[in-house]
Amino acid sequence: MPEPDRPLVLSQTAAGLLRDKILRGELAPGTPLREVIWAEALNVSRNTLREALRDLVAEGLIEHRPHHGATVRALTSAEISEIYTIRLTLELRGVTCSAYASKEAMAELVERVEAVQRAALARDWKQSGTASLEFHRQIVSFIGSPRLDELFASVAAQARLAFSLASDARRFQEPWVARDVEICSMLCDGDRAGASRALELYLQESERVVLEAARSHGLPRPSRSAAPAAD
Amino acid sequence: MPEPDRPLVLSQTAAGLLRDKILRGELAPGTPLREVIWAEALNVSRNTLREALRDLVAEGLIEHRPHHGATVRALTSAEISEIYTIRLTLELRGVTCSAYASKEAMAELVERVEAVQRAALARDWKQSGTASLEFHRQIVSFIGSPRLDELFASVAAQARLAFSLASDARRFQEPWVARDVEICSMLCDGDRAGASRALELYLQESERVVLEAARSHGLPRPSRSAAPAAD
DNA sequence: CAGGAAAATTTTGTTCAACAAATTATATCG
DNA sequence: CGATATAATTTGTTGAACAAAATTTTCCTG
Repeated sequence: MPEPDRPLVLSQTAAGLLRDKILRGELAPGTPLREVIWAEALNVSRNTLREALRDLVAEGLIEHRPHHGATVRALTSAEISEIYTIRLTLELRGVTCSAYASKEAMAELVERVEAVQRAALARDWKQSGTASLEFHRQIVSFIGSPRLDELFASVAAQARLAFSLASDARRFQEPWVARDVEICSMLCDGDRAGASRALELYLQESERVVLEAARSHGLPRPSRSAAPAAD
Repeated sequence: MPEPDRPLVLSQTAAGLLRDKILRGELAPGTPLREVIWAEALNVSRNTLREALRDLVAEGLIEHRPHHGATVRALTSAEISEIYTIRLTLELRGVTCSAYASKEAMAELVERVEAVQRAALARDWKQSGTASLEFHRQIVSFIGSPRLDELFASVAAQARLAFSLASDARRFQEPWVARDVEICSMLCDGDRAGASRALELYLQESERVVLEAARSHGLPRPSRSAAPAAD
Protein backbone atom coordinates (compact mmCIF):
# COMPACT_ATOMS: atom_id res chain seq x y z
CA MET A 1 0.00 0.00 0.00
CA PRO A 2 1.51 3.34 -1.01
CA GLU A 3 2.13 6.22 1.39
CA PRO A 4 -0.98 8.18 2.28
CA ASP A 5 0.64 11.53 1.46
CA ARG A 6 2.04 11.60 -2.02
CA PRO A 7 -0.03 13.80 -4.35
CA LEU A 8 2.83 15.73 -5.87
CA VAL A 9 1.71 19.17 -6.91
CA LEU A 10 3.63 20.81 -9.69
CA SER A 11 3.86 24.21 -8.06
CA GLN A 12 5.55 22.68 -5.05
CA THR A 13 7.94 20.72 -7.22
CA ALA A 14 8.91 23.94 -8.94
CA ALA A 15 9.33 25.64 -5.58
CA GLY A 16 11.60 22.78 -4.54
CA LEU A 17 13.83 23.18 -7.56
CA LEU A 18 14.16 26.89 -6.97
CA ARG A 19 14.78 26.39 -3.27
CA ASP A 20 17.65 24.02 -4.04
CA LYS A 21 19.25 26.41 -6.47
CA ILE A 22 19.02 29.24 -3.97
CA LEU A 23 20.39 27.28 -1.01
CA ARG A 24 23.10 25.82 -3.19
CA GLY A 25 24.24 29.37 -3.78
CA GLU A 26 23.71 29.24 -7.54
CA LEU A 27 21.48 32.28 -7.30
CA ALA A 28 23.19 35.14 -5.54
CA PRO A 29 21.17 37.21 -3.08
CA GLY A 30 19.50 40.08 -4.84
CA THR A 31 19.11 38.21 -8.10
CA PRO A 32 15.74 39.03 -9.66
CA LEU A 33 13.56 36.04 -10.53
CA ARG A 34 11.73 37.03 -13.69
CA GLU A 35 8.48 35.20 -14.08
CA VAL A 36 8.50 34.36 -17.78
CA ILE A 37 12.13 33.32 -17.76
CA TRP A 38 11.84 30.95 -14.81
CA ALA A 39 8.47 29.63 -15.85
CA GLU A 40 10.13 28.59 -19.07
CA ALA A 41 13.24 27.27 -17.35
CA LEU A 42 11.24 25.13 -14.91
CA ASN A 43 8.78 24.16 -17.59
CA VAL A 44 5.66 25.41 -15.84
CA SER A 45 3.16 28.09 -16.64
CA ARG A 46 3.62 31.58 -15.31
CA ASN A 47 0.63 31.17 -12.99
CA THR A 48 2.08 28.03 -11.48
CA LEU A 49 5.44 29.69 -11.05
CA ARG A 50 3.78 32.59 -9.23
CA GLU A 51 2.27 30.14 -6.76
CA ALA A 52 5.69 28.60 -6.20
CA LEU A 53 7.19 32.03 -5.61
CA ARG A 54 4.51 32.78 -3.04
CA ASP A 55 5.53 29.66 -1.12
CA LEU A 56 9.17 30.69 -1.15
CA VAL A 57 8.25 34.16 0.05
CA ALA A 58 6.48 32.53 2.98
CA GLU A 59 9.65 30.59 3.71
CA GLY A 60 11.66 33.78 3.74
CA LEU A 61 13.97 32.74 0.92
CA ILE A 62 12.83 35.35 -1.54
CA GLU A 63 11.40 38.85 -1.32
CA HIS A 64 8.54 40.23 -3.30
CA ARG A 65 7.71 43.87 -3.89
CA PRO A 66 4.49 44.54 -5.79
CA HIS A 67 5.12 45.39 -9.42
CA HIS A 68 8.83 44.81 -8.95
CA GLY A 69 8.80 41.06 -8.76
CA ALA A 70 10.66 38.52 -6.71
CA THR A 71 14.35 38.57 -5.84
CA VAL A 72 16.54 36.16 -3.93
CA ARG A 73 16.52 37.53 -0.42
CA ALA A 74 19.53 39.63 0.46
CA LEU A 75 19.87 39.82 4.21
CA THR A 76 20.80 43.13 5.77
CA SER A 77 23.08 43.05 8.78
CA ALA A 78 20.05 43.84 10.92
CA GLU A 79 18.37 40.71 9.60
CA ILE A 80 21.46 38.64 10.21
CA SER A 81 21.47 39.86 13.79
CA GLU A 82 17.82 38.92 14.06
CA ILE A 83 18.65 35.40 12.99
CA TYR A 84 20.88 35.09 16.03
CA THR A 85 18.29 36.70 18.27
CA ILE A 86 15.86 34.03 17.19
CA ARG A 87 18.38 31.24 17.55
CA LEU A 88 19.16 32.40 21.07
CA THR A 89 15.49 32.46 22.01
CA LEU A 90 14.83 29.00 20.66
CA GLU A 91 18.01 27.28 21.77
CA LEU A 92 17.99 28.66 25.30
CA ARG A 93 14.44 27.43 25.72
CA GLY A 94 15.54 24.10 24.27
CA VAL A 95 18.24 23.85 26.91
CA THR A 96 15.67 24.46 29.63
CA CYS A 97 13.33 21.86 28.17
CA SER A 98 16.14 19.33 27.93
CA ALA A 99 15.34 18.63 31.58
CA TYR A 100 12.33 16.65 30.39
CA ALA A 101 13.90 15.15 27.27
CA SER A 102 13.58 11.42 26.69
CA LYS A 103 16.53 9.05 26.79
CA GLU A 104 16.26 8.60 23.03
CA ALA A 105 16.28 12.31 22.37
CA MET A 106 19.44 12.75 24.43
CA ALA A 107 21.05 9.85 22.62
CA GLU A 108 20.18 11.52 19.33
CA LEU A 109 21.87 14.68 20.57
CA VAL A 110 25.10 12.80 21.27
CA GLU A 111 24.75 11.11 17.90
CA ARG A 112 24.71 14.45 16.16
CA VAL A 113 27.61 16.00 17.97
CA GLU A 114 29.61 12.92 17.05
CA ALA A 115 28.67 13.52 13.43
CA VAL A 116 30.12 17.01 13.77
CA GLN A 117 33.36 15.54 15.10
CA ARG A 118 33.57 12.93 12.36
CA ALA A 119 33.14 15.57 9.66
CA ALA A 120 35.75 17.79 11.30
CA LEU A 121 38.19 14.90 11.52
CA ALA A 122 37.67 14.29 7.82
CA ARG A 123 38.28 18.00 7.15
CA ASP A 124 34.90 18.17 5.46
CA TRP A 125 33.99 21.64 6.67
CA LYS A 126 30.89 21.96 4.59
CA GLN A 127 29.49 18.80 6.15
CA SER A 128 30.71 19.92 9.53
CA GLY A 129 28.67 23.10 9.28
CA THR A 130 25.58 21.18 8.26
CA ALA A 131 26.04 18.67 11.08
CA SER A 132 26.48 21.45 13.61
CA LEU A 133 23.19 23.00 12.57
CA GLU A 134 21.59 19.58 12.97
CA PHE A 135 22.98 19.42 16.49
CA HIS A 136 21.49 22.77 17.39
CA ARG A 137 18.28 21.77 15.68
CA GLN A 138 18.05 18.84 18.06
CA ILE A 139 18.39 21.18 21.03
CA VAL A 140 15.45 23.20 19.74
CA SER A 141 13.42 20.04 19.25
CA PHE A 142 13.44 19.52 23.03
CA ILE A 143 10.83 22.25 23.20
CA GLY A 144 8.48 19.89 21.42
CA SER A 145 6.89 22.31 18.98
CA PRO A 146 6.87 21.45 15.27
CA ARG A 147 6.28 25.07 14.38
CA LEU A 148 9.32 26.23 16.31
CA ASP A 149 11.31 23.43 14.69
CA GLU A 150 10.19 24.77 11.35
CA LEU A 151 11.13 28.31 12.33
CA PHE A 152 14.60 27.16 13.26
CA ALA A 153 14.95 25.32 9.97
CA SER A 154 13.93 28.44 8.08
CA VAL A 155 16.30 30.60 10.07
CA ALA A 156 19.12 28.12 9.55
CA ALA A 157 18.45 28.09 5.80
CA GLN A 158 18.70 31.85 5.71
CA ALA A 159 21.87 31.79 7.74
CA ARG A 160 23.44 29.54 5.14
CA LEU A 161 22.18 31.93 2.50
CA ALA A 162 24.01 34.73 4.26
CA PHE A 163 27.50 33.31 3.74
CA SER A 164 26.59 31.09 0.81
CA LEU A 165 29.92 30.09 -0.59
CA ALA A 166 32.60 31.26 1.80
CA SER A 167 31.39 28.86 4.47
CA ASP A 168 33.50 25.86 3.56
CA ALA A 169 36.66 27.55 4.77
CA ARG A 170 38.38 25.79 7.64
CA ARG A 171 38.58 28.80 9.94
CA PHE A 172 34.84 29.22 9.51
CA GLN A 173 33.98 25.86 10.99
CA GLU A 174 36.85 24.46 13.03
CA PRO A 175 36.58 26.65 16.14
CA TRP A 176 33.01 25.60 16.79
CA VAL A 177 33.44 21.87 16.95
CA ALA A 178 34.96 21.80 20.43
CA ARG A 179 32.29 24.13 21.72
CA ASP A 180 29.48 21.97 20.37
CA VAL A 181 31.05 19.03 22.17
CA GLU A 182 31.29 21.02 25.39
CA ILE A 183 27.66 22.12 25.25
CA CYS A 184 26.58 18.56 24.57
CA SER A 185 28.42 17.14 27.54
CA MET A 186 27.04 19.84 29.82
CA LEU A 187 23.54 18.94 28.69
CA CYS A 188 24.21 15.26 29.31
CA ASP A 189 25.42 16.12 32.81
CA GLY A 190 22.29 18.10 33.47
CA ASP A 191 24.27 21.32 33.80
CA ARG A 192 21.72 23.46 32.02
CA ALA A 193 22.91 26.74 33.49
CA GLY A 194 26.41 26.10 32.18
CA ALA A 195 25.08 25.03 28.79
CA SER A 196 23.04 28.21 28.59
CA ARG A 197 26.05 30.38 29.27
CA ALA A 198 28.20 28.52 26.77
CA LEU A 199 25.47 28.70 24.17
CA GLU A 200 25.01 32.41 24.60
CA LEU A 201 28.70 33.08 24.11
CA TYR A 202 28.79 30.68 21.17
CA LEU A 203 26.00 32.51 19.37
CA GLN A 204 27.42 35.93 20.13
CA GLU A 205 30.74 35.07 18.57
CA SER A 206 29.18 33.29 15.65
CA GLU A 207 27.08 36.34 14.92
CA ARG A 208 30.15 38.54 15.00
CA VAL A 209 32.00 36.33 12.52
CA VAL A 210 29.11 36.05 10.10
CA LEU A 211 28.41 39.77 10.22
CA GLU A 212 32.04 40.42 9.45
CA ALA A 213 32.03 38.02 6.52
CA ALA A 214 28.84 39.57 5.17
CA ARG A 215 30.28 43.05 5.44
CA SER A 216 33.50 42.18 3.66
CA HIS A 217 31.67 40.20 1.02
CA GLY A 218 29.52 43.25 0.36
CA LEU A 219 25.79 43.20 0.77
CA PRO A 220 23.98 44.48 -2.32
CA ARG A 221 25.59 43.06 -5.42
CA PRO A 222 23.67 44.44 -8.44
CA SER A 223 23.68 41.11 -10.32
CA ARG A 224 21.93 41.37 -13.65
CA SER A 225 19.28 39.27 -15.29
CA ALA A 226 20.86 35.93 -14.35
CA ALA A 227 19.82 33.49 -17.03
CA PRO A 228 18.97 30.12 -15.49
CA ALA A 229 21.42 27.52 -16.67
CA ALA A 230 19.91 24.92 -18.95
CA ASP A 231 19.37 21.64 -17.14
CA MET B 1 2.13 63.31 -0.65
CA PRO B 2 0.83 59.76 -0.36
CA GLU B 3 2.53 56.99 1.60
CA PRO B 4 5.45 55.35 -0.19
CA ASP B 5 4.08 51.83 0.28
CA ARG B 6 0.59 51.63 -1.02
CA PRO B 7 0.43 49.47 -4.15
CA LEU B 8 -2.57 47.48 -3.11
CA VAL B 9 -2.57 44.12 -4.77
CA LEU B 10 -5.92 42.53 -5.35
CA SER B 11 -4.92 39.08 -4.14
CA GLN B 12 -3.88 40.54 -0.80
CA THR B 13 -7.06 42.53 -0.53
CA ALA B 14 -9.02 39.34 -1.07
CA ALA B 15 -6.88 37.58 1.53
CA GLY B 16 -7.66 40.40 3.94
CA LEU B 17 -11.40 40.04 3.48
CA LEU B 18 -11.22 36.31 4.05
CA ARG B 19 -8.97 36.75 7.05
CA ASP B 20 -11.48 39.11 8.66
CA LYS B 21 -14.36 36.74 8.11
CA ILE B 22 -12.40 33.88 9.63
CA LEU B 23 -11.16 35.77 12.68
CA ARG B 24 -14.62 37.24 13.18
CA GLY B 25 -15.86 33.69 13.55
CA GLU B 26 -18.22 33.92 10.57
CA LEU B 27 -16.54 30.88 9.07
CA ALA B 28 -16.46 27.97 11.47
CA PRO B 29 -13.29 25.89 11.64
CA GLY B 30 -13.44 23.06 9.15
CA THR B 31 -15.54 24.99 6.67
CA PRO B 32 -14.37 24.24 3.13
CA LEU B 33 -13.49 27.25 1.01
CA ARG B 34 -14.51 26.34 -2.52
CA GLU B 35 -12.55 28.22 -5.09
CA VAL B 36 -15.25 29.11 -7.61
CA ILE B 37 -17.73 30.12 -4.95
CA TRP B 38 -15.38 32.43 -3.10
CA ALA B 39 -13.79 33.80 -6.23
CA GLU B 40 -17.27 34.89 -7.23
CA ALA B 41 -18.14 36.14 -3.76
CA LEU B 42 -14.99 38.26 -3.49
CA ASN B 43 -15.22 39.30 -7.10
CA VAL B 44 -11.83 38.06 -8.20
CA SER B 45 -10.71 35.42 -10.63
CA ARG B 46 -10.08 31.90 -9.46
CA ASN B 47 -6.33 32.28 -10.01
CA THR B 48 -6.21 35.38 -7.85
CA LEU B 49 -8.22 33.68 -5.14
CA ARG B 50 -5.78 30.78 -5.15
CA GLU B 51 -2.92 33.19 -4.50
CA ALA B 52 -4.86 34.68 -1.62
CA LEU B 53 -5.50 31.22 -0.18
CA ARG B 54 -1.79 30.45 -0.38
CA ASP B 55 -1.06 33.52 1.74
CA LEU B 56 -3.61 32.47 4.35
CA VAL B 57 -2.13 28.97 4.45
CA ALA B 58 1.24 30.56 5.19
CA GLU B 59 -0.41 32.48 8.04
CA GLY B 60 -1.79 29.26 9.46
CA LEU B 61 -5.40 30.34 9.24
CA ILE B 62 -6.44 27.78 6.66
CA GLU B 63 -5.33 24.29 5.73
CA HIS B 64 -4.80 22.97 2.26
CA ARG B 65 -4.67 19.36 1.18
CA PRO B 66 -3.83 18.72 -2.47
CA HIS B 67 -6.90 17.93 -4.54
CA HIS B 68 -9.09 18.48 -1.50
CA GLY B 69 -8.93 22.20 -1.31
CA ALA B 70 -8.73 24.71 1.48
CA THR B 71 -10.62 24.63 4.76
CA VAL B 72 -10.73 26.98 7.71
CA ARG B 73 -8.18 25.55 10.07
CA ALA B 74 -9.59 23.42 12.83
CA LEU B 75 -7.10 23.17 15.65
CA THR B 76 -6.62 19.83 17.34
CA SER B 77 -5.98 19.86 21.06
CA ALA B 78 -2.35 19.05 20.33
CA GLU B 79 -2.12 22.19 18.23
CA ILE B 80 -3.80 24.25 20.93
CA SER B 81 -1.21 22.97 23.38
CA GLU B 82 1.51 23.92 20.94
CA ILE B 83 0.19 27.46 20.84
CA TYR B 84 0.86 27.71 24.55
CA THR B 85 4.26 26.10 24.23
CA ILE B 86 5.17 28.79 21.73
CA ARG B 87 3.71 31.57 23.85
CA LEU B 88 5.71 30.35 26.83
CA THR B 89 8.92 30.29 24.82
CA LEU B 90 8.43 33.78 23.45
CA GLU B 91 7.03 35.46 26.54
CA LEU B 92 9.61 34.04 28.94
CA ARG B 93 12.37 35.28 26.68
CA GLY B 94 10.57 38.63 26.51
CA VAL B 95 10.63 38.83 30.28
CA THR B 96 14.36 38.20 30.29
CA CYS B 97 14.93 40.83 27.62
CA SER B 98 12.85 43.36 29.54
CA ALA B 99 16.05 44.01 31.48
CA TYR B 100 17.26 46.01 28.50
CA ALA B 101 13.94 47.55 27.50
CA SER B 102 13.76 51.28 26.91
CA LYS B 103 11.82 53.64 29.16
CA GLU B 104 9.28 54.14 26.36
CA ALA B 105 8.77 50.42 25.87
CA MET B 106 8.08 49.94 29.58
CA ALA B 107 5.68 52.87 29.54
CA GLU B 108 3.89 51.25 26.61
CA LEU B 109 3.60 48.07 28.66
CA VAL B 110 1.89 49.93 31.50
CA GLU B 111 -0.29 51.67 28.95
CA ARG B 112 -1.54 48.36 27.67
CA VAL B 113 -2.26 46.77 31.00
CA GLU B 114 -4.28 49.86 31.85
CA ALA B 115 -6.25 49.30 28.66
CA VAL B 116 -7.04 45.81 29.91
CA GLN B 117 -8.29 47.25 33.20
CA ARG B 118 -10.39 49.89 31.49
CA ALA B 119 -12.07 47.28 29.28
CA ALA B 120 -12.71 45.05 32.28
CA LEU B 121 -14.20 47.94 34.25
CA ALA B 122 -16.52 48.58 31.32
CA ARG B 123 -17.47 44.90 31.28
CA ASP B 124 -16.34 44.76 27.63
CA TRP B 125 -14.87 41.27 27.78
CA LYS B 126 -14.24 40.98 24.08
CA GLN B 127 -12.13 44.13 24.19
CA SER B 128 -10.53 42.94 27.39
CA GLY B 129 -9.32 39.79 25.70
CA THR B 130 -7.93 41.73 22.78
CA ALA B 131 -6.17 44.19 25.08
CA SER B 132 -4.67 41.38 27.12
CA LEU B 133 -3.17 39.86 24.00
CA GLU B 134 -1.74 43.29 23.15
CA PHE B 135 -0.15 43.39 26.58
CA HIS B 136 1.52 40.03 26.10
CA ARG B 137 2.50 41.05 22.60
CA GLN B 138 4.38 43.95 24.11
CA ILE B 139 6.28 41.58 26.37
CA VAL B 140 7.37 39.58 23.33
CA SER B 141 8.43 42.77 21.56
CA PHE B 142 11.15 43.23 24.19
CA ILE B 143 13.06 40.52 22.37
CA GLY B 144 13.40 42.90 19.47
CA SER B 145 12.72 40.51 16.61
CA PRO B 146 10.05 41.44 14.05
CA ARG B 147 9.80 37.82 12.97
CA LEU B 148 9.10 36.63 16.49
CA ASP B 149 6.56 39.44 16.85
CA GLU B 150 4.91 38.14 13.72
CA LEU B 151 4.94 34.58 15.02
CA PHE B 152 3.24 35.70 18.20
CA ALA B 153 0.63 37.59 16.21
CA SER B 154 -0.06 34.50 14.13
CA VAL B 155 -0.28 32.31 17.19
CA ALA B 156 -2.57 34.78 18.90
CA ALA B 157 -4.82 34.87 15.85
CA GLN B 158 -5.10 31.11 15.91
CA ALA B 159 -5.80 31.14 19.63
CA ARG B 160 -8.75 33.41 19.01
CA LEU B 161 -9.82 31.07 16.25
CA ALA B 162 -9.85 28.24 18.76
CA PHE B 163 -12.59 29.67 20.95
CA SER B 164 -14.10 31.93 18.31
CA LEU B 165 -17.41 32.93 19.77
CA ALA B 166 -17.53 31.69 23.32
CA SER B 167 -14.77 34.03 24.36
CA ASP B 168 -16.86 37.04 25.30
CA ALA B 169 -18.16 35.36 28.40
CA ARG B 170 -17.25 37.11 31.63
CA ARG B 171 -15.75 34.08 33.32
CA PHE B 172 -13.48 33.66 30.32
CA GLN B 173 -11.77 36.99 30.74
CA GLU B 174 -12.28 38.37 34.21
CA PRO B 175 -9.84 36.14 36.14
CA TRP B 176 -6.90 37.18 34.00
CA VAL B 177 -7.06 40.90 34.48
CA ALA B 178 -5.58 40.92 37.96
CA ARG B 179 -2.81 38.58 36.87
CA ASP B 180 -1.84 40.78 33.94
CA VAL B 181 -1.61 43.68 36.36
CA GLU B 182 0.54 41.64 38.73
CA ILE B 183 2.94 40.56 36.00
CA CYS B 184 3.23 44.13 34.77
CA SER B 185 4.10 45.51 38.18
CA MET B 186 6.69 42.77 38.72
CA LEU B 187 8.30 43.72 35.42
CA CYS B 188 8.31 47.38 36.38
CA ASP B 189 10.00 46.47 39.64
CA GLY B 190 12.63 44.49 37.80
CA ASP B 191 11.48 41.25 39.42
CA ARG B 192 11.93 39.14 36.33
CA ALA B 193 12.15 35.84 38.16
CA GLY B 194 8.81 36.50 39.81
CA ALA B 195 7.28 37.61 36.55
CA SER B 196 8.50 34.42 34.86
CA ARG B 197 6.92 32.25 37.52
CA ALA B 198 3.63 34.14 37.36
CA LEU B 199 3.64 34.00 33.59
CA GLU B 200 4.23 30.27 33.50
CA LEU B 201 1.32 29.60 35.83
CA TYR B 202 -0.85 32.03 33.90
CA LEU B 203 -0.24 30.24 30.61
CA GLN B 204 -0.68 26.80 32.14
CA GLU B 205 -4.10 27.68 33.48
CA SER B 206 -5.13 29.50 30.36
CA GLU B 207 -4.24 26.45 28.29
CA ARG B 208 -6.31 24.26 30.55
CA VAL B 209 -9.36 26.50 30.21
CA VAL B 210 -9.12 26.82 26.45
CA LEU B 211 -8.58 23.09 25.96
CA GLU B 212 -11.65 22.44 28.07
CA ALA B 213 -13.72 24.89 26.07
CA ALA B 214 -12.54 23.38 22.82
CA ARG B 215 -13.38 19.89 24.01
CA SER B 216 -16.88 20.79 25.14
CA HIS B 217 -17.53 22.79 22.02
CA GLY B 218 -16.56 19.76 19.98
CA LEU B 219 -13.71 19.86 17.53
CA PRO B 220 -14.74 18.73 14.08
CA ARG B 221 -18.11 20.16 13.20
CA PRO B 222 -19.06 18.84 9.75
CA SER B 223 -20.41 22.18 8.47
CA ARG B 224 -21.56 21.94 4.88
CA SER B 225 -20.97 24.10 1.86
CA ALA B 226 -21.32 27.41 3.71
CA ALA B 227 -22.52 29.89 1.16
CA PRO B 228 -20.78 33.23 1.62
CA ALA B 229 -23.29 35.87 2.67
CA ALA B 230 -23.88 38.50 0.03
CA ASP B 231 -22.14 41.75 0.90
C1' DC C 1 -31.63 -4.71 1.19
C1' DA C 2 -26.56 -4.49 1.68
C1' DG C 3 -22.43 -3.95 -0.67
C1' DG C 4 -19.65 -2.60 -4.01
C1' DA C 5 -18.31 -1.65 -8.88
C1' DA C 6 -19.04 1.70 -12.45
C1' DA C 7 -20.45 5.95 -14.23
C1' DA C 8 -21.51 10.83 -13.70
C1' DT C 9 -20.41 15.02 -11.34
C1' DT C 10 -17.78 18.13 -8.86
C1' DT C 11 -13.50 20.30 -7.60
C1' DT C 12 -8.83 21.11 -7.91
C1' DG C 13 -4.35 21.61 -10.71
C1' DT C 14 -2.48 23.67 -14.62
C1' DT C 15 -2.05 25.96 -19.01
C1' DC C 16 -2.66 29.60 -22.42
C1' DA C 17 -3.68 33.92 -24.37
C1' DA C 18 -4.77 38.35 -23.56
C1' DC C 19 -4.70 43.00 -21.60
C1' DA C 20 -4.41 46.87 -18.05
C1' DA C 21 -1.33 49.00 -14.97
C1' DA C 22 3.02 49.90 -13.09
C1' DT C 23 7.92 50.10 -13.73
C1' DT C 24 12.10 50.64 -16.26
C1' DA C 25 14.63 51.86 -20.32
C1' DT C 26 15.14 54.87 -24.32
C1' DA C 27 14.90 58.72 -27.08
C1' DT C 28 13.81 63.45 -27.67
C1' DC C 29 14.01 68.33 -26.93
C1' DG C 30 15.13 72.60 -24.47
C1' DC D 1 23.48 68.01 -19.55
C1' DG D 2 18.93 67.47 -17.61
C1' DA D 3 14.09 67.12 -17.78
C1' DT D 4 10.48 64.93 -20.05
C1' DA D 5 7.83 62.43 -23.23
C1' DT D 6 7.75 57.89 -25.49
C1' DA D 7 8.56 53.08 -26.04
C1' DA D 8 9.60 48.50 -24.18
C1' DT D 9 9.37 45.33 -20.08
C1' DT D 10 7.39 43.25 -16.41
C1' DT D 11 3.93 42.35 -13.23
C1' DG D 12 -1.17 41.86 -11.90
C1' DT D 13 -5.34 39.90 -13.25
C1' DT D 14 -8.79 37.72 -16.02
C1' DG D 15 -11.46 34.04 -18.47
C1' DA D 16 -11.80 29.96 -20.75
C1' DA D 17 -10.35 25.53 -21.23
C1' DC D 18 -9.04 20.74 -20.02
C1' DA D 19 -6.75 16.76 -17.43
C1' DA D 20 -6.51 14.53 -13.08
C1' DA D 21 -8.13 13.52 -8.67
C1' DA D 22 -11.86 13.18 -5.44
C1' DT D 23 -16.80 12.94 -4.40
C1' DT D 24 -21.34 11.60 -5.26
C1' DT D 25 -24.76 9.04 -7.61
C1' DT D 26 -26.34 5.16 -10.06
C1' DC D 27 -26.90 0.67 -10.78
C1' DC D 28 -25.91 -4.12 -10.66
C1' DT D 29 -25.32 -8.32 -8.10
C1' DG D 30 -25.40 -11.58 -4.30
